[in-house]
Amino acid sequence: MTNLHLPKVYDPKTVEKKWYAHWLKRNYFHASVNPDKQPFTIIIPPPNVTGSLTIGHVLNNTIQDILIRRARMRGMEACWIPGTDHASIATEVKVETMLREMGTSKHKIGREEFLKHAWEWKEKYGALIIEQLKRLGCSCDWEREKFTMDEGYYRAVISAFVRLYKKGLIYRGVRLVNWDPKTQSAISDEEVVYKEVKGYLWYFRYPIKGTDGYVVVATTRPETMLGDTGVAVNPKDDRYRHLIGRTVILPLVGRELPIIADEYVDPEFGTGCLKVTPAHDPNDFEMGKRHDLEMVNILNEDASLNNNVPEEFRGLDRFEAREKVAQRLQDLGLIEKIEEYTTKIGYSQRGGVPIEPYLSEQWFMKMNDLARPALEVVKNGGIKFYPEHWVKTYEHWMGNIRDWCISRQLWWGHRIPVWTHKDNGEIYCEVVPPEDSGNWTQDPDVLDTWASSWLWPIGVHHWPVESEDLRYFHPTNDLVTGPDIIFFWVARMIMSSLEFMGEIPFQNVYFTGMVRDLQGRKMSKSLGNSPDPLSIIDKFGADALRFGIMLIAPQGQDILFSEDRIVVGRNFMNKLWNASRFLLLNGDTMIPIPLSKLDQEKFELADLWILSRLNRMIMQVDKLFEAYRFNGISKKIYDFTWSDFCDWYVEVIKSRLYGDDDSSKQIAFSIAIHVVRNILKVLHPFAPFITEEIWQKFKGIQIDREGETDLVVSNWPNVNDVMINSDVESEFRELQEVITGVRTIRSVMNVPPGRRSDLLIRGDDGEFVRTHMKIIHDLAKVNNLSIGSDLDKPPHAATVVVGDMELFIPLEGLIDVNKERERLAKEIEQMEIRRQRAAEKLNNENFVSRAPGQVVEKERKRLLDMSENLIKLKQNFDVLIQ
RNA sequence: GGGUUCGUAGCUCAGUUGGUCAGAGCGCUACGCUCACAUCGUAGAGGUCACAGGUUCAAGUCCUGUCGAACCCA
Repeated sequence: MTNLHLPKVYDPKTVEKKWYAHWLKRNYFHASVNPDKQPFTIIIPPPNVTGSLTIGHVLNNTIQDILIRRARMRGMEACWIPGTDHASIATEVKVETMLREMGTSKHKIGREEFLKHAWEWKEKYGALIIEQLKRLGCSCDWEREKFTMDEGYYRAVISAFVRLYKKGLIYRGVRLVNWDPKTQSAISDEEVVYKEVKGYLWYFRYPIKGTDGYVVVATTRPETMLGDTGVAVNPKDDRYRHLIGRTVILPLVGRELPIIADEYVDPEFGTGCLKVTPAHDPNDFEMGKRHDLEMVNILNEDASLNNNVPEEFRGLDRFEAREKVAQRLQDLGLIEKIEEYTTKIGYSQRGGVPIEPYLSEQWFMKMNDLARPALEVVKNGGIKFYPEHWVKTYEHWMGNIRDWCISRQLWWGHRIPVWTHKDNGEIYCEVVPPEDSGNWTQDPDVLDTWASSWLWPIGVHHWPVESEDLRYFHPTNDLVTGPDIIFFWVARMIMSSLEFMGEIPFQNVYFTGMVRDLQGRKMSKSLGNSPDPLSIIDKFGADALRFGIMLIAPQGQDILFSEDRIVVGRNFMNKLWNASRFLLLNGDTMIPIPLSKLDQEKFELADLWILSRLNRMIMQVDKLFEAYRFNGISKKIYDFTWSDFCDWYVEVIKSRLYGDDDSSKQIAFSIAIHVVRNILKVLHPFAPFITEEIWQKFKGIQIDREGETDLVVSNWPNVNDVMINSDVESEFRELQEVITGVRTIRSVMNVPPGRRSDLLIRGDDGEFVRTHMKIIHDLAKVNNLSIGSDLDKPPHAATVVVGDMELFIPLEGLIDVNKERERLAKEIEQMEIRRQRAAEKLNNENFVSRAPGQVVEKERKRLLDMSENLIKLKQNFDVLIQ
């Protein structure tokens, strides 16, 4: 039966391809409405069509796949809906760049032609990341793949707009918005990223009308002075109180500016005297409204200066204008001083240039009414966040929410469904365009990307079309995403599902950490510290990457990623592979028997122990799943497999497998297979490929009907409570300590590995030792083993104390008395400290009287054990001195 | 300025309701190709749990403050 034998080293390449194709062929990932089953749904955070797979995606999608695969194994109708996002502004920037390289531009080719290019782009790059997700092993329902500009989805977005417009929650207005001069579009507050920039604080003198005096104002942006329409001071500021109501003459422009009093002004900042530019600063805008100041817009859409400034500045870029204004004021002797100054500047997330607060007419969504229930549902636990602390961030944002600017001066996206009548200016807002479309002009703008993706949980089912799918799969169960889009996306989805469905969109939100490099820097293309997941998959395998990243991703914190750290994952896969390989080598001569059909009377301690450990592990894994502690789960599986199973159980049963007791052999082998199969099950969501491969190999030595199914659709293991046995575990622990004790002595004393040593055990529990003599003999490399309650310690022997037992290892001619003395002394010292601490506790009247009886009892037992242990150690130490 | 998170072995992190909680992996040291695995095995060294107070019979664990790091919002 050589076909059962596995190669010595696991080779992921062919295996991964094979099983993914098989799963797809069997249609395992497809879900459909099934009233007999409980649905379990996840919607993928749709990657941008501009993107390719990043480590962040690996983390995020691995977690989703883990959740969905486990749900599938637990018998739920598991549906993971994939898709991509049109990413309006990001894609438009990319396509524009492409056009520029082609020697043209979007304005040259026009809207229609531009959109053709954009769609081509989408077709080309949108498919890429989907393929990459498949390489990672994601078990999405590919039949349900969606795109945010698919016809049905587009309609959902437009329908939402129309409904909110009719409800009065969407309005048009002239406001100061964040203007991105690069893309020449408005963006939302959330799309502005603040960076610290070194600059200057300029102090300008503004002459006071009718006097020789002047006031000094400080600014970081000299060019904005051309749009000043006032000067403000704090009404409580004694230095300036007499100036309130006076007028200054704006240099270079000649405009007369009133000096106003406003609480907003911080007397401590600069001179305490503030120039007010209502059309180019949000705070000044508010102040301007309060005091009815003129709004002078000095910028064109590309942030060059417009005709509202003196001629010499017109057409200048904002930064050129800054230089020139400063220079001219310098010439006029109107600069008091210039200080170096570090300030935070808002940049456009996509355009990458400093944004301008800019007056323009845009569409806004009123957020207060939408936010209220969305805040409530998280506060009262209707939706749970993991880690929980994100609730606070969410609450803070929701509590201070401002209206959302949803219009973008872009072409790629969902065009705003509002038409204006050419003759009478009538407004028409419907999903269907007006019949006499020739008489109407449609708003040229498109919607913010997030004003489409906020509908994702219902849009994928083409809401508002009523469908069984929508009813069955919404609300979804878990959402897995990064905390960086908690406002952009998570919060808004909650609002939209509540608004349109009257339901929450998901029950649990798991926020991953951010992936960083070993120095803690963000992954970025410009830094070149962003590894390509596909090359890692090529090198180590998808399972190794998935499992490895889950292992190193701490709960609720950022992930310091490096390729080296994935090696652990690969090594683990190899370990599992080889343990399985070892068992399959024995499959030549044996057929495993299901646990229930084995004669449990004949189970040995090790058998009971590994079954106890196995069930305990599964129980803990289930518990950790409830808390979304993925690194804890992977660690549990890792430790159990490597330490308990491979290091101990497999080693222990080797002698039985090679021995002549057929019954014992059969039991050990069957249990080992049972354990591995359960490891494969709990590991499958983390490492789907290798587990399926090994599972399939075991079909050759099939033990029950369940073995006939593919692992991906097998059932998640149930915990068998009865098998969890603490007594068995502590007994086995004692055995481990005996073995480790002997090994330590041999190692410390440099006993050559080939040479067996004798072992004498003094203690009352001869039965225990005799029962496990064979194991001790094999694992501790012991030759002759003697047991007795009144054994004499041999003259040249090292000592270990385990429980009630004293172990003597005669090392005639080998023992280094000094070394052993040193070792024992240290042992004694440490034990003494611990004993001391326990004794002190128990001497404390308060401890004995106030601590729970159980705790006190436990401490007493500890003290007793340690004291006895200590006596033995000391005796042996004394003997050694002679 | 407001908020959140974090500071445990050289590195990365566990340590969930206070009571063997001082741990794991990597790295390091020594020995070893023992018939699954050198992507391995066996053993070992390493920490006043950032600092200072407090609560408690008992504190990495709870509270306060200090210092340091990161992120979010203004």
